[in-house]
Amino acid sequence: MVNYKELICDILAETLTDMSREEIMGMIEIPTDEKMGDYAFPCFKLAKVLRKAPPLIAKDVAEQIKDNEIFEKVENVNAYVNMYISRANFVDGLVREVNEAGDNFGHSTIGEGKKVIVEFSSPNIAKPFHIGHIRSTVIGNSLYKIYDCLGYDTVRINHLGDYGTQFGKMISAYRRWGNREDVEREPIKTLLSYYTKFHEEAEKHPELEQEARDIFKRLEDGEPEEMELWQWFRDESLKEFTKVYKMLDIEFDSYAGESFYSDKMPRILDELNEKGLLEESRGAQIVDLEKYGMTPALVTKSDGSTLYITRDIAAAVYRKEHYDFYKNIYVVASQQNLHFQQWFKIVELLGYEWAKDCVHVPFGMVSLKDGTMSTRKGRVVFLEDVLNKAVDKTREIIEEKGVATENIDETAKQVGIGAVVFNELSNNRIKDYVFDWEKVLNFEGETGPYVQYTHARACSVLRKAGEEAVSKAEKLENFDPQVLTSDSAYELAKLIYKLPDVIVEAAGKYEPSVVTRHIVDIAQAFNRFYQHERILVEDEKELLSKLALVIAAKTAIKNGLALLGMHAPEKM
RNA sequence: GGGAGACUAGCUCAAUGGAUAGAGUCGCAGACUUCGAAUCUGUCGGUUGGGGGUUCGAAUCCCUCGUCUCUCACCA
Repeated sequence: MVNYKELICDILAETLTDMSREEIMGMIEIPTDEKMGDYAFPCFKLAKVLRKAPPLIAKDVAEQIKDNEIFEKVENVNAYVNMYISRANFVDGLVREVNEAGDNFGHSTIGEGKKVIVEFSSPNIAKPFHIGHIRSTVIGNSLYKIYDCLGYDTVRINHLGDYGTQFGKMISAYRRWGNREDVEREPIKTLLSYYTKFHEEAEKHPELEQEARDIFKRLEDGEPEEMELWQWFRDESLKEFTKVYKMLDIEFDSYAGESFYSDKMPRILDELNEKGLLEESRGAQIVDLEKYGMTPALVTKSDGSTLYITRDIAAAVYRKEHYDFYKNIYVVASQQNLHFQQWFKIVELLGYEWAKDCVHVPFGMVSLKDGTMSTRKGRVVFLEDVLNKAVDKTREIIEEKGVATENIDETAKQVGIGAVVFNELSNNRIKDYVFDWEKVLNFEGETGPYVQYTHARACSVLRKAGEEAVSKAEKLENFDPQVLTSDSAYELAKLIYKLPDVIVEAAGKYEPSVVTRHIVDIAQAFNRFYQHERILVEDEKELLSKLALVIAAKTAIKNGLALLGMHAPEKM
């Protein structure tokens, strides 16, 4: 497929000899209104060099390039050169490209041979998977899909929160008030109740906190009794998490959590020591980062046990040596901005040049109407409940509509869970938001079900057209792009054309919502096309040409949804 | 108090320094005997938190003030 922007750049470069290709490329833009053309070139900046009024320059430029065959029309409006691409050629190229690429449309090889690690989800063991955890899980999974489709070699790591003082608390609580049968019957809920009780008691008896720290120290030292309990809690918790991951259709390449690095930390402490980065302060060991405008980083506690930051450094060093990553991405809440800045700086100070390849991808908080979510206070919305509710509602709608589907359960799952996932990926990551049942369960407008519905609608048209016609359309038999030059067909084609660039942009910004919004645009354009033009017409040339565009749209939507971790059912 | 981020239509959100700031939702008015109405069409809706500045041009860059969120030593 022709890269129109580059082509236009070449054409402009012939007339604008004073400017570099890069400069021209940076100035070519897509007008806000399609009535003003497909591409535009503002001439304000040329005024000084050419010593001429911008509108006059625009007029000259328009005059000089207007005869090029890729344009249907070139005109100047004030200081703008507005370029209208020849629609038939454009649509022809686009449809051929998409239909040939099929499921690979949007994919590329720009990442070939480069390894990208995405660390995401990373729930804390023995705590329920709540609506706050969905962000890292879903954003991370989508980033993995995006990098994967760009040809990068990807590794998904679930950095389980399976270590730390919290386990001291848990073990202490279990010994005081727990029993084995309850845990086995309902692990997470039971363990959580111990954890909650521990915090209640600790308020009255602060010495419990110290006891928890002591127990964690014993765990870190490998005392068998604590190790055994810890392992048991971990196994039970993982079983529960796996249930949720199955629902979301998410997998990991590694579950190496914090505990995995427990034996890799002494080395880091040694290195820090050798480089003279360690300082003792109030019995603890710190790295002073004042020079870099940050507060000191606590590396070991006064009892010698390690902290989160130490484990993250050890993990990064391990990952570099084990995977030799090109990029090491952490999808972790923005609450931890300082934490990441601190340890990225420490890794740099240790002399590791790859510190620059570590990326923190932060995201905003989820809160509830009555305040911040708090596991300790029991103020939570469980992710499993949200997913189940969405699936139930979807099933009701499907049954109500009576659209025949072979497998209602599976479709309800794909659409219901897809709705939650899509909702999660539709805004910029950094925004905080308040969880709202109504919003998650709304299936109209810019939602996942809307996009999936559009896909199903396209599939429905293709079914009605019949296998023979579809097969001909796929082979582009009797294909005539002139049929597809109406505004609605052309707008649809333009948006499909843009998808590959959008995917690259999403990867560069670590921002799946760019893809989400774009596939909404494609779906809207398809629905408009569908509304304005009859697809199943008598004339074979017209029919097959339109079917070819429908196939392209369907492919683009399906591939786009896949990047969000969503399915595209053919009936719903 | 220091640091970071957010602030755009009633609500939820878009907008590589460019043209008349766009969608969805809500409200109102329409379109199913026709390819799926989880759809489409129209309409209402704005001092882009306030104030300065830079620029031919600012929601976007700089300064300042305000509101909210997160964060700042033994949790993760």
